[in-house]
Amino acid sequence: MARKKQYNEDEVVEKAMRLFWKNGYETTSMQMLEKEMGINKFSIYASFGNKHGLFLESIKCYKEKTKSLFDNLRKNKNGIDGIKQFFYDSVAINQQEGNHKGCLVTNTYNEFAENDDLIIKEQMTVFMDTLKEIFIEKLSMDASKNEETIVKQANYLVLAKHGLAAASRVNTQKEIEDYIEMIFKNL
Amino acid sequence: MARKKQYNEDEVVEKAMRLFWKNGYETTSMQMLEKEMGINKFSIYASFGNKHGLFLESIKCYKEKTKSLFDNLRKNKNGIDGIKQFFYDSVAINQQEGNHKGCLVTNTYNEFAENDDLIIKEQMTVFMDTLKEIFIEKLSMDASKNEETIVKQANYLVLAKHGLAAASRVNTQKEIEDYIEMIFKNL
DNA sequence: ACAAAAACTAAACAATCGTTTAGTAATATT
DNA sequence: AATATTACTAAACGATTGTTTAGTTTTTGT
Repeated sequence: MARKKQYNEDEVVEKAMRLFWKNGYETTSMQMLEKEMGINKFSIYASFGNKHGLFLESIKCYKEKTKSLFDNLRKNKNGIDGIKQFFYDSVAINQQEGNHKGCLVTNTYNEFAENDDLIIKEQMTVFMDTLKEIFIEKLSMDASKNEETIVKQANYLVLAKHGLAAASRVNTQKEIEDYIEMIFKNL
Repeated sequence: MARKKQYNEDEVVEKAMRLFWKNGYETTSMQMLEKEMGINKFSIYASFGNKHGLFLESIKCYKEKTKSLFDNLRKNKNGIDGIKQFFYDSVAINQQEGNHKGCLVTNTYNEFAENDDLIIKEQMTVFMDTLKEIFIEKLSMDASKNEETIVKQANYLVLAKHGLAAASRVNTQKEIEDYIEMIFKNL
């Protein structure tokens, strides 16, 4: 038929994802993406439609990359301790390779808070709801807790995780460890 | 000498502050500021130098506006309960007039996390350090706590406050109340 | 070998960004 | 009342934004 693509879409979208992760959506320009992805603007538009489409694919890529974190949490049979391990695993990603970008979803959540991009907001809601649901499942392993307590604690943990993601961009490893320990002290 | 200004600088900078508060720095354009402040671009530049200067004045204005919160906290003699009250007072500001903009300083902290604007970063650091210092002072009122515990709990509270500010942009009043209660349950 | 189809390069697009400037209107001092 | 000084309006600035387009190169099927 015709010519073959000289790039792999999965590879270039991961490079885009890392740039969005570091800088956010608005601050990342097509020019920067062109350079980072190593392909021409034309190719970006041919593969992803527009900047927004590329961003959505980047979020999808991020979720894929962090999927193992959630899988490990789901598999874990230690109730609250499993959640705590998930918190530590989450920040560990940031600590490797001097990475201080926090969580792409949380960053996006903050950046789009006053925006009315429904597609992005839906993505965020799904992510947060999934997290809450898993937390509820883990908390329910403790039979001594009633449902009201479980929901309250799950809400608390979702917000604590949100704060942790923001903190991991600027705070030291020690401060973050202290924070996690305090979160789980009385649960 | 010459003609008198037809606007009050304190008044227009407050309008600018509210716009930055809602939309963040990058997303707020000079065009939007012109409209919101009700004065011409020329006047903005004459009074504040440039967009960055106007933003710095906006942050100063925000700090002035929220000063009473800190004063009340400083005055309060109830130790941890005073901090808790401060948390409630902070979110109360957002709840009035359907305001879901969080905290301008926290928002800026997030937006500029990967930026290297030293002037802005210095402003953020001062704000956070002040907060931590006050928390330490309040926590120290409980003589049974050793210094290590106090520092650890102060770090925890600073991050919890950060998360709360982010949460107040999107979460419900009930979720936020539950969150605050859980934060102080662990202390 | 030829033709069709897709992928590439690079330039240009209109719109908007923050900022500046030229020209006019208003006011305080002499 | 004349003059100097400042504030105003409005248009334009160059740079950059996301996006498109024209022209060329490469590859595949006949």
